[in-house]
Amino acid sequence: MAVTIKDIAKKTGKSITTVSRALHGYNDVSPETREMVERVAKEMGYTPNLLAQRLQKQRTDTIGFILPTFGPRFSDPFFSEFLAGIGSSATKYGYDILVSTQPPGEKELEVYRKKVTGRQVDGFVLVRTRCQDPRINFLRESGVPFVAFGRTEGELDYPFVDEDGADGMFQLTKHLLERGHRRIAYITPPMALMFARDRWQGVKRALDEAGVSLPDAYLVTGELTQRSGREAARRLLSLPTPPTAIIAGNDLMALGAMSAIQERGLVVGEDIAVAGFDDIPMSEASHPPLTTVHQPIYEIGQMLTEMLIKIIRNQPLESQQILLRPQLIIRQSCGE
Amino acid sequence: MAVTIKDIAKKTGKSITTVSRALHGYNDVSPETREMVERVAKEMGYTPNLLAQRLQKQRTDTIGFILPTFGPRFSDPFFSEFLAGIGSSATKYGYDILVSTQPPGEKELEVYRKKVTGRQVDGFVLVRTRCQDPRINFLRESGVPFVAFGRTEGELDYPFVDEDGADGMFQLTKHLLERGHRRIAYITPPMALMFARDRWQGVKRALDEAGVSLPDAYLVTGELTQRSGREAARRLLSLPTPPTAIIAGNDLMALGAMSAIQERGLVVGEDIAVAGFDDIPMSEASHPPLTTVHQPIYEIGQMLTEMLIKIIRNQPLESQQILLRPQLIIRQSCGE
DNA sequence: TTGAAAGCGCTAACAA
DNA sequence: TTGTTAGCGCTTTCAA
Repeated sequence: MAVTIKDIAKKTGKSITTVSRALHGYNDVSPETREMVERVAKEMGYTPNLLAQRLQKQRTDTIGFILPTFGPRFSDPFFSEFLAGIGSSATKYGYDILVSTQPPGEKELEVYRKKVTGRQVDGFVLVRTRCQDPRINFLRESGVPFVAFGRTEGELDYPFVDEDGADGMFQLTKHLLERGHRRIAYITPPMALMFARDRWQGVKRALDEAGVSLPDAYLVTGELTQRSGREAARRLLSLPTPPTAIIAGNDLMALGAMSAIQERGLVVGEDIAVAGFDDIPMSEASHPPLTTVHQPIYEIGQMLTEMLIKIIRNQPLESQQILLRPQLIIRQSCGE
Repeated sequence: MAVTIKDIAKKTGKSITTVSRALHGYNDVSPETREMVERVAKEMGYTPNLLAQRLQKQRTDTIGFILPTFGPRFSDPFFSEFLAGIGSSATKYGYDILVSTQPPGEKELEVYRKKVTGRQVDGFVLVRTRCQDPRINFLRESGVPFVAFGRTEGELDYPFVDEDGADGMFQLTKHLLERGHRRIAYITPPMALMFARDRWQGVKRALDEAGVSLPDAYLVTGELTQRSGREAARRLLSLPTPPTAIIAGNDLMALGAMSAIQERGLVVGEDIAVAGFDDIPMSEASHPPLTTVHQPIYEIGQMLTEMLIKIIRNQPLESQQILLRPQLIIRQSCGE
């Protein structure tokens, strides 16, 4: 079936060793031999058996990426874009991506462990870091190369890329305050997620500095989906004193909040302001377009992958921790 | 570093073979030996080297999935859900997923070829089939197991799952006709995609049967994104005689169309009807909620993966071609 | 410049 | 019930 180096050796009358060397451009092969080997290899349609190569070389040229799926309707535009970013850099450097799906929980670490000890991957890209993230502790202790999108609580002695969510939310909240809002509500992602806590800090700081308080009822939790954003907003709108502005911890929830507002016959941007975080493509096309904080997902995927590959290859890293400055995107959902 | 079967052999004083057999539950190992081997393996934290196992067994237990990325801002909720579906079944049967990103074009087949001859995958899941799809011809000829989400033109002698887009669009269009619409426009995905042609057939047939014509200007092409849907709708709305209803070939474009309508100050569902196809979660949360055709992406991912695994394992397939009956989801975007 | 041989970690046919 | 041996396809050391 598949052509092996042995077949080429037989055909050319050379040894397996010589063929291998010729194919890899070693310079201790005569030009004629090399030319012949290369020609025959091409003729026979030879492609190296990567499994064998990797077993021998003791590396896999593969990056692991484990999708934290939260259920069947796992429809988050974030991930396809992020994956596209990883893919672009991985391809560039000749790496493959091994994807698994595994919800956070008991069996999660086991999946990571198996991929490593089973020699399936050289390292991991982590996403959705939690404040206390067992994955990071585990990988750090095992000495497996990894990079994370997002930070954790405690010591930050590992490579990551993150956007400064606190700063982003600070800017955003300030923007709302400047527009005169005082009754500002916040729909937060689950606080176990580090970026949730981070963004909340930003909201909080801006409010504190302005001397504006946020009543308990104005802080609600959503599950990052549009549906949960809508439900959260419904609760907020049903309050005796509803907010005049709603900030959501991500765009998907903000869009959900917008629909909750609209189903009440209110006008987003006039009767009530809405803002999000992420700047997913949808946010530009929503009605009204959503004021949000930009996050370059694709580029972050690329950066992380390049960092990881450098770590795997023991190449020096210019900076092993990158904190991106967020950019506020003002559209119409908080008024003209 | 990593514990091998050899280490266990040394420790237990048994041969490598015996260890291997004990670990795999062969019944020609004495209970005491087995017990001891298992205990030691556990103590030492043994995990089999999958690379070696696979090289030996001549299969990879890995499914290939190549994302047809169309650019950096590749943010399609379809793919994360589909991937979650593949992942769920793959995990269930002990398979891994190898993901690459590769835009359609020249180098595409080469990527598929390399994964196969490089012994990296046992088979592929294809998505976004084109009318003339070189991938299918290639895989069919090479005898590589594969399954496709979607069909192609010409002979359908390969395993696929698809939803009957023609029927779905027929139902949807009829729904609009029944509501009295006669000026119906259609935003189609690029016609090179098979599902685009399929859906268009459905629209066409419903219109023909009703004796309603669709002027050339009412048929515009979008790129499946929200942005392109918005642009397409803008063009439609600028026509001397704009349509009273706009059908989009997918939900993302329909949502884009809604925002184009709203930016003109028109009310979707009253002034103009909009409908889509896919029933992505967002469609339920849009304002107004979008009338569309449901497509069970997650389940389709699961079905395809299970089919593929059966093919790989030479197990019989109940049905190797599955055409799902679409379900019309009536919401408010076409009126109350 | 070339080839023989060992070995990556594992499985399995065969022999004992 | 156990061990010896060969081999999956490849790279690389060593010797010629």
